[in-house]
Amino acid sequence: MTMESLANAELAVMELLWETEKMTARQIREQLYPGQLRSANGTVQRLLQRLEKKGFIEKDRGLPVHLFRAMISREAYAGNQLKSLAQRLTGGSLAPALTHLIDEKELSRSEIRRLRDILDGGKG
Amino acid sequence: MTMESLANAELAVMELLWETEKMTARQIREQLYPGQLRSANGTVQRLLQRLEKKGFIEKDRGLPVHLFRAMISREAYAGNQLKSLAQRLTGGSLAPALTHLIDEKELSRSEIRRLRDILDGGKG
DNA sequence: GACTCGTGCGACACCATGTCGTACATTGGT
DNA sequence: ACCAATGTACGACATGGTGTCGCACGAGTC
Repeated sequence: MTMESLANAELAVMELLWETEKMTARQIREQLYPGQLRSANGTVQRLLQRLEKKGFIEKDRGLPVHLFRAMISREAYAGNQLKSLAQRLTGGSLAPALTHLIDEKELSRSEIRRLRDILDGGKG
Repeated sequence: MTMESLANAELAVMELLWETEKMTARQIREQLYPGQLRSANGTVQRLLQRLEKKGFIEKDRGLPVHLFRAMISREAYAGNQLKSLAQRLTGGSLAPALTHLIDEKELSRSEIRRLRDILDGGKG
């Protein structure tokens, strides 16, 4: 039920895969560790391996050089984390936290409007 | 700007302080580790010490037996975590995650209504 | 066959966390 | 004044996640 979380370096990899759909380990390495070839190679492979074990990415082994793609969208991950947070802190509801943010004026007017539009649209 | 996070055992302590305002280390120990006296004592002191260093609680040293109280409300912490999450994952806005949750019907009708009421109220 | 590139993974250092033990201070009872 | 009990402060440790690196192996190319 509970999804794993993404560590910083892992998130960096996911960011790339959320942008590019399918990437080789090499492309990822070039983005995250430009310059270094030697060491960064193992690092990226390790990260990809852990991400696959956590279920966040999938590896296409069809070709000798593997292709990676995200198994979960950024929005789905963010939504899941949001729910986890609410679960952990405020009985499963986002209401208390949201109320606080509004009372303390920590949400911009545009953000409030945006959220309201979403809620008005979602469901009748 | 960025607030520290609460580990599990630390959160358990905060839960108590969010319920009771002022507590001694002993009261906290009795709640979290009923039975054990010996070892749990040091554990609780350590947790309290770390929470104080992180700025989550305050210690009243007026009396020989110290009194602890939360420096931040549950709602404020939850709100902060919410914002951190949005910052980290979706450019600072909660909209993408919220949209996803609604599209996937992961929010109950009552929760949606509740959130909408909050947003309609908090308005300028 | 030697070189290059990629994969797979063992190994490591680092840090947060949860736990325990203990030294020391303070208090209350007699 | 002394002792037992209680509390504080903190060193120490095991554990687990994370980020990193190196190396062995396999497949392809010249």
